[in-house]
Order: sequence, then structure tokens, then C-alpha cells
Amino acid sequence: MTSRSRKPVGSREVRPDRGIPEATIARLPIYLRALTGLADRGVTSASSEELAGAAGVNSAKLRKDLSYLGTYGTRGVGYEVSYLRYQIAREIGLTQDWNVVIVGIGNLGLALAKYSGFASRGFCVAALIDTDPSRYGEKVAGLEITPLDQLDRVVAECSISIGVIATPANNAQNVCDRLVAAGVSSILNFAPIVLNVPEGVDVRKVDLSIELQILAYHEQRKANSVVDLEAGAL
Amino acid sequence: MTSRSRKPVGSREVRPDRGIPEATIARLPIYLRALTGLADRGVTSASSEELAGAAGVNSAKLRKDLSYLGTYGTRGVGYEVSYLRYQIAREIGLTQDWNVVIVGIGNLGLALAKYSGFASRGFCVAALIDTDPSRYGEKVAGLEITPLDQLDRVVAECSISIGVIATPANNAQNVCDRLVAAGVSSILNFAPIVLNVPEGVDVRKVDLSIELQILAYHEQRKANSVVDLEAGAL
DNA sequence: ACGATTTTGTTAACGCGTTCACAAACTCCT
DNA sequence: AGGAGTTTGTGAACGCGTTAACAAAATCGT
Ligand SMILES: NC(=O)c1ccc[n+]([C@@H]2O[C@H](COP(=O)([O-])OP(=O)(O)OC[C@H]3O[C@@H](n4cnc5c(N)ncnc54)[C@H](O)[C@@H]3O)[C@@H](O)[C@H]2O)c1
Ligand SMILES: NC(=O)c1ccc[n+]([C@@H]2O[C@H](COP(=O)([O-])OP(=O)(O)OC[C@H]3O[C@@H](n4cnc5c(N)ncnc54)[C@H](O)[C@@H]3O)[C@@H](O)[C@H]2O)c1
Repeated sequence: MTSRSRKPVGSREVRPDRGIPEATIARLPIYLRALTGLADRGVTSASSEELAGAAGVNSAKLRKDLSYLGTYGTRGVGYEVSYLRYQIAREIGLTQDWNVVIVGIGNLGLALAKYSGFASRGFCVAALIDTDPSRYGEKVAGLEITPLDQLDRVVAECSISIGVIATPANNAQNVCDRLVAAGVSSILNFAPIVLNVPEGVDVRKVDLSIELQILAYHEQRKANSVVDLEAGAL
Repeated sequence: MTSRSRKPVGSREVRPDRGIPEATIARLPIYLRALTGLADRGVTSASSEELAGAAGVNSAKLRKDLSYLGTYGTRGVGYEVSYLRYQIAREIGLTQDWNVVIVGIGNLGLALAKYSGFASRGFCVAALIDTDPSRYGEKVAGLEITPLDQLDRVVAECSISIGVIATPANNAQNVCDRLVAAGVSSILNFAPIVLNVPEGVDVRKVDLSIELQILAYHEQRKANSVVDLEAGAL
């Protein structure tokens, strides 16, 4: 598998790294998970077809995606699970752990804080922030809830680069501004608003109402097409 | 072959409704939210530029998106907020309320069950399902937690067409199968696995670890480019 | 040693989504 | 009424992502 055609690692040549499409990036974590699943079941090698099946995509897309990273497979054989897994993890940046701060420890923030699944995927919840004085000092999953005005200190001390916003929508922009001011440059936003951030800061939003509304649209169409069929049958 | 050739039209393709691109569908809820925000602030009319600003997209895209629904604006004037809002809501299927069942009332399921924001966006959490006998009958937000084996009855009685899966990953496919068997045809999945569903069933997944990993990738690239710059400056 | 078989890596075609740019349609002012 | 100004709706160009298809490279059997 590790034939002689390695990579010109270290050399500052035409960076193969430069142009990984965003759509591919978004699928790499899925491949990573599929590979982890295979590894857990003792599988050591897999073809693009098998991997694609486990990831829920077609094999042409999977191969194309992997080709942006390098040539980590062996023709006629497939991919070595653990090797490919490492390469993808490295590409995503999961050879290090990332520290995360959660701001807003209400219903949702609490669930996130208690969730054990982040740690195994390279993320460490390092701080919990709220503005409700009655909650200061309360311990959740071994971490104390800390006042918002200590955000700067906490972000610096824990080397936090990722922030999660789980406050009500009306505070979210303010919280976002403070996160950015504290040095956070990646934000995962659960509040249902459009955040404004300066250049260089990445925002991803998770909006559950939107997901439900998209489902509702298709649900309605399904219902209508049934009506159409019945009407057409008359 | 693009030129004037409209569509393969085929049988009876008169419906303007038929061909709304998926990407547009995914943005309609954002426009809806922006319109609601404007309406709340007493704004009765808005240009595509204003609306686009509130929605975080550019105005050309917004106009194109709206053009798939119909011609609801007035040239030289803009869009009437309440009228457009109604038209979008109708298109998405929000003139009716949709009943939702949440399966798996743990950390996350609990947060979802308690969330008050769904009701105002056309969704009614109508049932809570778990398999932990010690939780049966427990009330959350006015609803009793119900055993999984009553899923069929509950789905039928409450006319539920949307299911939310918030169980551990190892049970999620089983839960999914049971939801489908019970008649649910739209599923929002929080478990980190790829669900297999029959034709006609829509699945959307919300995967927080993936979101964080995408952020981590960009974070790493930002860090690397700083290193590159410093190295280049020598 | 070599042809048959498998499966990757990649090129080229295709399709979808975004953006540009402008005629058409409206309001307002004189 | 008519001209100036505004803003929509949309055709066309463009770019990105997906898919199909196949040559290249590996293994296997004889
Ligand atoms: N709970 C859900 O399932 C759910 C679903 C979809 C979206 N959301 C969104 O997620 C966000 C949180 O929802 P929730 O149900 O957890 O709300 P919540 O009201 O239960 O919790 C909000 C928490 O944020 C804290 N807070 C308020 N202002 C703050 C500030 N400026 N800085 C730090 N903390 C602050 C509050 O003290 C509270 O603890 C909301 O924007 C909501 O719309 C939640
Ligand atoms: N909590 C989070 O913030 C978070 C974040 C990302 C992903 N997730 C995913 O969401 C899912 C739920 O996470 P959680 O933290 O709430 O887990 P949890 O363990 O707190 O809750 C799971 C609940 O599901 C119930 N359950 C188990 N099997 C069931 C079945 N067959 N039918 C019905 N109910 C069943 C359990 O009794 C429990 O109440 C998991 O798949 C997790 O990976 C959670």
C-alpha cells in the first residue's frame, strides 16, 4: 500500500492541499466515521465500493474526494483502513485536539456540555459560559459554569479557537462579537439568526427549525402528489 | 442544448410548483424568518436588497429564488412583507401545523422537547418516546414519555408524519425502521450514522461532530497559512 | 512469465446553482 | 402626459460539484 510513490512532504511545492473543494471537506468526516466503524469491526482493508456504501455515497464520488488528498489506495486492492483513516484525520486537523467553549448553558447548551461523543472525535469542551448569576459555579460534566465577563481569560488560558453559541437569538450577535474579540475564529451557531462576523472568522449554523421546514415541504409535496394521482385516476 | 428547450415536459408539466431547486427550498425558511423579523419591527414593505441583507444572501440570489414561487413583488417598489411571508409559508407547507414525535428523551431529546421555538414555526411536538421503563409516564413540557411499543398507535392517533431520532447510534436504524413502519415519512436524525430508508422517505441529518470537524479543518488551514507567511517573511 | 481480473486515480461530460446584467414594469415628479 | 428614477424578473454566462468511463497499476492463477 505504501508503495514508493510517497508525497513530497515538507517541500513547499505546488501545494496539493490548496484546492480541496468545500463539498469534499464536508464529506471527509463521514468517511472518517465509516472507517472508524470498519476498524472497530476488525476490517483492515476496504474497496471504494465498500467504503462508499458505509458512507452513503457513490463510489465515484468517494474516489474523487480521496484523490484530492493524495493517492492513498492501491489499484486492484483498495484502501488500508487504518492508514486512510489517519490520513483523513490529519487532513481535517484531528491529530490535535480542539478546545471548545459553549456559551449559553440552557436546554441545548446543557445537552451539548453533557454529550460524551465530542471527546472521541477530537473535541474537548473546555469551558461553559452563561450570564445567569444563579448558575455561576454550578458544575456540569466536571466543568464549572463561568460568567461571560471571564470569556477573554478563559479563551486565552485554554487556547480555545472554537465557540458554540447556544444563547437566545437576541443575545447571539453580542455573544458572537465577544467571542471574536476574545480570539475565537470558528463559531458554531444554534441561534436562529444570521451572524455578522469579520473576515477570517468561520461560522457554521445548525438550525433545527429550518431542517424541519425542509422536511415539511417535501412532506407536503408527497401528500399533493397522492392527491394528483387520485384526481388523475378519475 | 440549453437554449430555448424548456423542460423534458413529458406528461403534464404545467405546475410552476414542480421544479423548485433544492437549494432554493433550503433558503425559503431563512427568507421566512427574515420577513417575520421585519414584520415584528413594523416594516410592511422591503426591496430585494433589504430582504437579502436580512437573510445573509445577495439580492440576485434572493430574486431568483423568489421567482420560482411566482411573481409576488412589484417592480420599482419591492415586496409586501406580509403577503410574501404568507406565500412562502404556503409554499413550504406551513399553513398547516405538523406534528412531530421525538424518539429518545436523553440529553438532546429533552432539550428538543423543552424547546419552545418549534411551535411558533409550525411544528407541534405531539409525542415523546423512550425505552427506559423508569421514565415512562414522566412529564416533559406537558407531554408524557411513552414506551416505544406504542409508537404505531401514537403516530396514527396524532397524525404524525415527522419523526426525530435522538437515541444512541446503535439503536437509530432500528428506531428508524419502526418509525417508517408506523407511517412516518420524514425523519430528522441526530444519531451519527447513515440511515437506510425505503424510497419515499426523506431523511435529514444534523451532525454536530461533523460541523465541528469542518470548522477544525478551516481553523487548521488558517493556522498553517500564518506559519507560511512567517516562514515566507524570513 | 503473462493474460485475466480487480480496483484505483483521473479526465471529460454533464447538470445544478450562482451571479451578472438588463429589459420590463412600476412610482414619482413636473 | 411624459421623463427620470427605482426595482423586479429572467435570460445567459459562468463555475462548481457530480457522474460516467476508462487507462493505469496492482494481484492472482496457471
Ligand atoms: N433547545 C433546543 O432544542 C433548540 C432547538 C433549536 C434551536 N435552539 C436555539 O438554541 C438557543 C438556545 O436554546 P435553549 O432552548 O437552550 O434556550 P434556553 O433559554 O434554555 O437557554 C439559554 C441560556 O443562555 C443563557 N444566556 C442568555 N444570554 C446569555 C449571554 N448573553 N451570554 C451567555 N449566556 C446567556 C441563559 O442564561 C440560558 O441559560 C436558542 O437560540 C434557541 O433558539 C434550541
Ligand atoms: N447530546 C448532544 O449534545 C449530542 C450531540 C451530537 C449528537 N448527539 C447524538 O444524539 C443522540 C442522543 O444523544 P444524547 O446525548 O441525548 O444521548 P442519551 O444517552 O442522553 O439519550 C438517549 C436516550 O435514548 C433512549 N433510548 C435508547 N434506545 C432507545 C430506543 N430504541 N428507542 C427509544 N429510546 C431509546 C435512552 O433511554 C435515552 O433516554 C446520540 O445518537 C448522540 O450521538 C447528541
